[in-house]
Amino acid sequence: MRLLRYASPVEARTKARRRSVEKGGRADVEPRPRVRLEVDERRSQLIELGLAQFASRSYDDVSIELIAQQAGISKGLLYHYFPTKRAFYVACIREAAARLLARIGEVPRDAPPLDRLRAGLDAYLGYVRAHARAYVALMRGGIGVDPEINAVIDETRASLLAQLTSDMAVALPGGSDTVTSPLLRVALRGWIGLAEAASIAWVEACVEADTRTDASKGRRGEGAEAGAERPNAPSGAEVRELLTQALIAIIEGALKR
Amino acid sequence: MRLLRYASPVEARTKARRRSVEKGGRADVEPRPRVRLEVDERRSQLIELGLAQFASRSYDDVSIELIAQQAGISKGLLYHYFPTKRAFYVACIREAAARLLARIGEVPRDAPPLDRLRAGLDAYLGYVRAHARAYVALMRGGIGVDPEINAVIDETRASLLAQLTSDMAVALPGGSDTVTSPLLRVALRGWIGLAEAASIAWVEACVEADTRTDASKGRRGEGAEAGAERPNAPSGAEVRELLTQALIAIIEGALKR
DNA sequence: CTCCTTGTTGACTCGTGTTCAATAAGAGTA
DNA sequence: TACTCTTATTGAACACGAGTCAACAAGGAG
Repeated sequence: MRLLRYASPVEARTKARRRSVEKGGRADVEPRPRVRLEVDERRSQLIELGLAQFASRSYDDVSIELIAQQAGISKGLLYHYFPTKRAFYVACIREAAARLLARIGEVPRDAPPLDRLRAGLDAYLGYVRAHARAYVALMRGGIGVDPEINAVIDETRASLLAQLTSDMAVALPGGSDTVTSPLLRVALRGWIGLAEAASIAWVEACVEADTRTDASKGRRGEGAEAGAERPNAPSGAEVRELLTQALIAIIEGALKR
Repeated sequence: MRLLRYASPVEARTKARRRSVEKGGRADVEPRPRVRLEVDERRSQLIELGLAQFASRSYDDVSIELIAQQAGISKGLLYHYFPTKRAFYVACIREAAARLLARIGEVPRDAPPLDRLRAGLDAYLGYVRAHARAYVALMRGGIGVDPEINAVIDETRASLLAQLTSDMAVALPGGSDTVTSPLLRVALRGWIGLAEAASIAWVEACVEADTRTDASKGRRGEGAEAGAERPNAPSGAEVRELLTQALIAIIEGALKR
């Protein structure tokens, strides 16, 4: 944080007076009207813009100036809302995580564990399919060794794991209602890594298959179903079953030790 | 690339002459002797420093000035070796990836697939245990959504997968010598994500267990064995078996479809 | 209409990434 | 040893993006 040395109040007023005089002499320079928004509204606008930019370019390529221009505001206003560029990035990442978790949170909670897992995975895969870039930016974006960002991503993974696999360990032979085995903990953490990597690989396969299909049969538009069969990409149901069976195998393997 | 406007050659020579005169008048200002290294040597030095810094702080916190100071050189020299800060980062990331892959590449290739997998996983886990910070920095990315960095990391993952799982698909019932099933491709990509997440979780558990053991029994030093038993962390062999069984289950599951 | 709160501005500072003319280390040759 | 040539190295200058803050004005309340 630098300490800027600005003009003293007397000097500043003198300058302001000079500026008024100069402006008075130029009828062609029209000051742009200030548009005042509610705090919530402006903050949301900025975060939307941030989400879009951070999902498609590197952190350094997203400048404060760019965001301010897109929002039609001054840079100073962005700093009114977020103390630093990094804080702005953290806020955007938190928002992306919240949206993903909200989507999974819509899954009904009163079904048996295995049904809940399947429904959760369907929701998860649907979200990833629909918001691939944001998801990849969230889970794989990072800005290096940054404790706060890493904490957000780790918490997101932990929440995802908890929501998707709640009660799964109980439902299997030898399971219990708390995860006490260190190996099982490692196994579950590994499984969420599996889910992440597989979902990204799946979406990439879907995009590639779409591109190929579009090239050979002409444009079909954005309405293609997320779970539709493609010759070169698995269906969402197939991936979901893969992840489901993998989880069962992994938990059983860890409980045997 | 910006076009800098520097003094014309005439002006520059005049300035240089002025500087010589002023220096002549100051016997206390000794110019620092230049230390000239071989290109390979200097480049290696810089990359070592970069690896250390990028493994412990965010990309933005690692400044060109800092690296230059640590190397005892000028900033300009760093630019002689790497065109931009980002290029320097890419070079460091590539080096980290090469070292990880070299470690796995030391595993003998003439054993059966399952033995090779186990040996490869042992080497992998040993490397992660010994170079946790560098490994995490490599796999978790550092400058947001950047195609080149992402390509390096994805290629690393692909190479890791290929080396660890070579011929595994063949060795199982229904397998073949080329991976043609899109679902199997997604499954294998998922498995490497599992390996990654589990290894990181494992190392974190080891570090935590070490801290706890140190606090209760006093310092044991850095010589603790990577695979040694700890009450609150799995052994390396346990994690390796977990990953091995998971791979078998995942491949079999994918081959059934 | 006046007053007050606070969202907003734009000129400015400064730190970091980058550039480049000049310099000198070191090898090769006579 | 002296000279020449190549190229690693320097440090001052520059560009630009992150960040600052005094001043301003939109909008609501009384």
